Amino acid sequence: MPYQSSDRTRQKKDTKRTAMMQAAMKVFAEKGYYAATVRDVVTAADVAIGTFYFYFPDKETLFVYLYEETADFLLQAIDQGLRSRRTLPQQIPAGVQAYLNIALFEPAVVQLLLVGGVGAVPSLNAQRAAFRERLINIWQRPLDAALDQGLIVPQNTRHTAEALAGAYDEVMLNLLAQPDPAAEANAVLRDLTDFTLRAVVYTGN
Amino acid sequence: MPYQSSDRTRQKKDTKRTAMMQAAMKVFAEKGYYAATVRDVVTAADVAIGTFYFYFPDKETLFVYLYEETADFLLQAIDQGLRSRRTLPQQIPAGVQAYLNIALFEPAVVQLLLVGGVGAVPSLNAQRAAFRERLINIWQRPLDAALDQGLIVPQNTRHTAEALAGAYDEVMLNLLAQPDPAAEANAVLRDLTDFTLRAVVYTGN
Amino acid sequence: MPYQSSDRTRQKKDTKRTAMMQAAMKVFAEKGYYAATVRDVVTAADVAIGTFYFYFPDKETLFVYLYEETADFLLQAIDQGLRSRRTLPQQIPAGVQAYLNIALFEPAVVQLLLVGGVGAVPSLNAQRAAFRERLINIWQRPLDAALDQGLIVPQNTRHTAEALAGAYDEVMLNLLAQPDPAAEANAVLRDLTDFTLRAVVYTGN
Amino acid sequence: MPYQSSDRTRQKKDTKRTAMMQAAMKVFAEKGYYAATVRDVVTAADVAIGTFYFYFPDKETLFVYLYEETADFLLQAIDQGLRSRRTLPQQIPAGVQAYLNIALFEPAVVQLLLVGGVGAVPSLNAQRAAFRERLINIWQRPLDAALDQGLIVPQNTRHTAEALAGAYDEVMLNLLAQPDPAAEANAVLRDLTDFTLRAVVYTGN
DNA sequence: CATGAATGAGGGTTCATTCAT
DNA sequence: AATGAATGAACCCTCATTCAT
Repeated sequence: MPYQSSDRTRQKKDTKRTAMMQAAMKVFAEKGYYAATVRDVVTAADVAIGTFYFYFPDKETLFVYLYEETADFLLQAIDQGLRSRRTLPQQIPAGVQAYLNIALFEPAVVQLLLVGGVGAVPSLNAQRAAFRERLINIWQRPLDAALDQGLIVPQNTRHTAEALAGAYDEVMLNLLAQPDPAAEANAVLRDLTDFTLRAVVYTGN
Repeated sequence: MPYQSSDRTRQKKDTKRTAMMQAAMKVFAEKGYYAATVRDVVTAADVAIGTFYFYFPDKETLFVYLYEETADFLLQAIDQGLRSRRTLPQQIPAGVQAYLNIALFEPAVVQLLLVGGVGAVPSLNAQRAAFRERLINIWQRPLDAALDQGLIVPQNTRHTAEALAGAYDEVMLNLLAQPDPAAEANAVLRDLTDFTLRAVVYTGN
Repeated sequence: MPYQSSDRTRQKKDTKRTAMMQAAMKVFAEKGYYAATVRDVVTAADVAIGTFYFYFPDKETLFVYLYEETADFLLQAIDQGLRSRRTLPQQIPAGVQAYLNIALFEPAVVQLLLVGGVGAVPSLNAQRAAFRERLINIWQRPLDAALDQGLIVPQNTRHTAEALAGAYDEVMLNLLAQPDPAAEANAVLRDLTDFTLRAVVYTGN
Repeated sequence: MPYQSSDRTRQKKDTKRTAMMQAAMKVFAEKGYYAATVRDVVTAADVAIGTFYFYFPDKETLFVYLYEETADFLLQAIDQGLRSRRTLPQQIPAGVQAYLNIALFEPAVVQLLLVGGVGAVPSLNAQRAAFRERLINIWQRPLDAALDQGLIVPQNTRHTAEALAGAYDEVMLNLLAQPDPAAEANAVLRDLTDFTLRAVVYTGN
């Protein structure tokens, strides 16, 4: 039969595609959308420039896709953390821990989402807004639940969620700027949890 | 506008310089550093492109300078707000109000600082880091004072300040995304104040 | 289609080769040499791109070969038409009819030769010149014969042949631009024949 | 006053613009739209590549504009030739002479129109079709006039005009392919005139 | 001081061609 | 024979920057 049966070939193709996306991820996270060139990406992936265009239609599409995928990844991780617990005092640290884990082990994810793609392509701005919105909604859900049960003080949970989302992001960014982020992760986890529970005034047990 | 009120640039004869900086401010805030071209700036300022290079050495330097000045402006406004009051329950709303005023009346300032210049020029990254640091410090100072007086619960005020800085930024950005930001300013002021005071657990009077 | 009827290419097993030449014919006629890509050709022929380079050394060679073969096809058809009759008043309509038939049933042939490959590849320019020369010669031969027999007015038959060749081409192109070329074919045949016989001033019976 | 008064500057700019268009004309005529690169043009004009884009929006626009302008030039010259005389036997040589003059002294004009821009950009195809149509119409007008006066044999003047337009083009192209076109211009003029008058069968005295 | 014509490095993208499978 | 992933030269175009006027 001519050529490899599509199975192994497909697999190899996917491997390379993934490798290129990781390279692109890294480059975009480091330099941001504009400063990163396609040539940077292919150099990092150690392929020719034509290869890039064999796998992706263009720079913008790849970036948007990468951003979307990355956002999904982060959002899902946090959401799962939150959903794995039942009460706010447990949910908050679980969610923050999930966020922390990604910040520590996949810092590019956080960098890409928070600083990599700003002030850029229109199609990205929408993407970015959608990410912020989803992030806020994720943090808001447990608040609403707690509020329903009268476990936290009456408040505009939307505003609270916005504030928390911004708070966590900023702290993560500061953590990543530290020489040894991992060393301070526990302190951050504790402080953010306390901060949050105080801010919403959890009145349970 | 920040640079207008700056002594350095207010000398008459610098009309063109001022016009270009105002234009640059607007353009950079709208499009971000990369998408904004020098031609955009001079067109908006209604001068020739050569004039730009008479007043500024290059695009990057202008941006960094603009960023710095804008940061000073915002930081000083918030700082003044905070210093105009003596107790935390009064300081917080004063600081937030100052921030809010700028967000409402000079949205470009906020946009430039928070989203306009990210992801690139090395010299800017340092600038940006410095701005974040100063912002955090400004919010931290009253916290430390209150902590010293035993008016708030023991806490890592650095982390709290980071969280608050991020929280305020995010809420401001969300406010600016509203159709009529001014209409919601009061609610934001109240919610952010309450959020903050709860978060630090102010135990005074 | 020209290459189908060619002995050289009719061997069985060359199905793919034939398919690619047909596809190339169509694509080149539609888009011209430059705008047509090798990928267009292989896509139309439903083969892989590597297959193209198994059968043809490169794009240019294929085009030149196609052009040559197509030219042979058209030239031979017209020539046969002309040779099938003995007197000019019969030869002209026979030749024009042959040309017309091709224009109607294989418009790609005409398009390829007249507009498909102009303005470039050096090797093609020579090819194209050769085609024009042969076309002119074909139209000139019956004129020379008639002149020898004193059946037409004394004239520079070379110039007349050039003029006729150009005249026929232009009329064919205009015909193909019509919504229903076939409907007007008879009128064209009659008008071109009359035009020609008047132009050479046939003085026979 | 700052900078030159726009007068001389404008003039110089126009000069350069014209020089670049001539260079472009030459390059496009020689290589055709696709094979000609913007770099070819700027090299021929001895300017930097950025200069090209200072004067023209892009390659395609320049080409279309050049084609249009060139078509106008040729068409007008022929039309004026035809209109400068009253009777067909004088009009035809006048029109052909005008065409001949351009072919001899501005061969690039003829090459650009007849072979330079084929099989190309969609926007050009329309342009080209318009040119052919206008050319045919120009040749048709005197025929219609003569027909009205019964000076030529009844005929479909549209077809005749198409044929003549094609005939002249082909003869011009062949003339330009000669080593010394000017030497044969008179013969061409005479032969084309005779050819035409015979073809329409002019029956005036 | 001011102008804007001129420059050219560099970016995104295309596409003919090669070659391991 | 046949495939299609991989290559990279070359294209069009943008834009920060310079400099003669």
